[in-house]
Amino acid sequence: MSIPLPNPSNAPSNVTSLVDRRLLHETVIDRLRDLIVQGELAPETKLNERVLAERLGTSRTPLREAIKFLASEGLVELLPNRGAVVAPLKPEKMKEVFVVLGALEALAGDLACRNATDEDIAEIRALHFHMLAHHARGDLAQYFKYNQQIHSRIMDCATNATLAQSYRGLNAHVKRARYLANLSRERWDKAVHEHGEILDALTRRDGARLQALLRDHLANKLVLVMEALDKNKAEAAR
Amino acid sequence: MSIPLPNPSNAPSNVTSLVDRRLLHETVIDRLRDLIVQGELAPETKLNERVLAERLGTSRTPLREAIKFLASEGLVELLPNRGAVVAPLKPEKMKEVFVVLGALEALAGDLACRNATDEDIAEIRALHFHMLAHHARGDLAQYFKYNQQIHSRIMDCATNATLAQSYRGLNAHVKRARYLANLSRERWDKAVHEHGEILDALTRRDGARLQALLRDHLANKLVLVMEALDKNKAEAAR
DNA sequence: GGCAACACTTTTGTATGCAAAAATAACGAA
DNA sequence: TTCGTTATTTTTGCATACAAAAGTGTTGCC
Repeated sequence: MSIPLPNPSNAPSNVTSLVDRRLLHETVIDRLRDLIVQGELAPETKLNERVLAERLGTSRTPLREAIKFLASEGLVELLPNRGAVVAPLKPEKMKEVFVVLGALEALAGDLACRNATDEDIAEIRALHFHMLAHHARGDLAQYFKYNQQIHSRIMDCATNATLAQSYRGLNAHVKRARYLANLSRERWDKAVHEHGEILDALTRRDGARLQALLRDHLANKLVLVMEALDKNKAEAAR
Repeated sequence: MSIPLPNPSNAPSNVTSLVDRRLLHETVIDRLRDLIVQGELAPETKLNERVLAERLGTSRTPLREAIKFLASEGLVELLPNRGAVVAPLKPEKMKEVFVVLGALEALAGDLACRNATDEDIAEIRALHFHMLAHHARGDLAQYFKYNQQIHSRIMDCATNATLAQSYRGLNAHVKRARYLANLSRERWDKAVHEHGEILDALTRRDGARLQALLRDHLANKLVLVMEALDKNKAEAAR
């Protein structure tokens, strides 16, 4: 079955999609968010509408809608009559985000201890071991991936979509700092050890303990990010 | 459903601005958010772009941008190819929001106990007595106003803008349910009593206690909202 | 050189136009 | 009637056009 592409004539030479059921501005939202979170659009980059629209293969209208959406998420900042920029990565802001994220993860942990099924926990344990494997191998990228998945799963086990959405929004900020964090082996080992304790607490369904662990885990991560930001700043000044 | 509007003609008749530094789509965001939070645009109302744009005295473009922004806040829902509706007030969603709000307010309370100045607390005490006055007089609207202000102030004392923003976003949902909550005198008295305890804990800077109180306070409010929603639903079914 | 005033370019903000999708109305058959 | 089918209208989604603002460069003056 062939679906007629909506862009027969005036498509600006893009390779949009084969079966495009999605709305353009929604794909633009996701694409733009990725560019920002992955760091391809660095903090404080000015978002030139004409250039970006061309790069994403659309017109300015859906792009602007996407920018407004992401502005509400806090990933971009709107400058009246001067467009928009990728939200800066200020240390002060990072601290704030981590504090809130800590409360949200702690809540998720507590809820997860009550609501998770044994199968849920088994799956998280499986992810944990995958993560250990990549840690042993020294594969940081894969480690991060499974690390994120574990935290996401705990969040899912809380079965609170509102909580999950708030978490994702704030977590997007933090993810942007990830690529510049240069994890020492020592710190890395420590983080992995903490994950072991987290898994234990979840298995025992010890909500209070899990809350405390997740908060500490995040606090340690904040330290890493702050160091990285400082180093980054120092290099920029140099 | 006709709402009085200063600009019934579609001509952009410049009543808009004395000194109009603000951007149109930003005013539209605020205006639309108000309409939704105040309940003038009821939950699940379809947002017809042409009609709404005319009503707000603009074209569809800034309106659509505003809708995207509010969609990210969760106040409107986007239906692909079918526009947008005011986010429904589902009991399930309400429960979720209250749980997250509880965690955020608890965090704010804890931080406020550490960061508030004595003057901050004195101001909150003043607001508290204003609130008592309106309670004594039975003026629900003014009571609500000061109630909100107190909670806002506590949030401000936490001095965490990220936390405050997350709070405001979720609180907007709750505010929508406010107008249908029919507070019995008994419940009302109870809420006021809780506020007294909240003020006490803050004054003593007892963070742990304040956290617990705020959580309970919200839990009680949830009960009210749920009853109101049920009653509302029952009436709708009738 | 510095720098203010002006013209010119670029970019943003908003309105409008147009095609695809959805909603609705009109019609006819079981 | 009550469906299902098809024509018509409405509405949405995207592109584009145009005006206002911001940005840039140039000139002339000190």
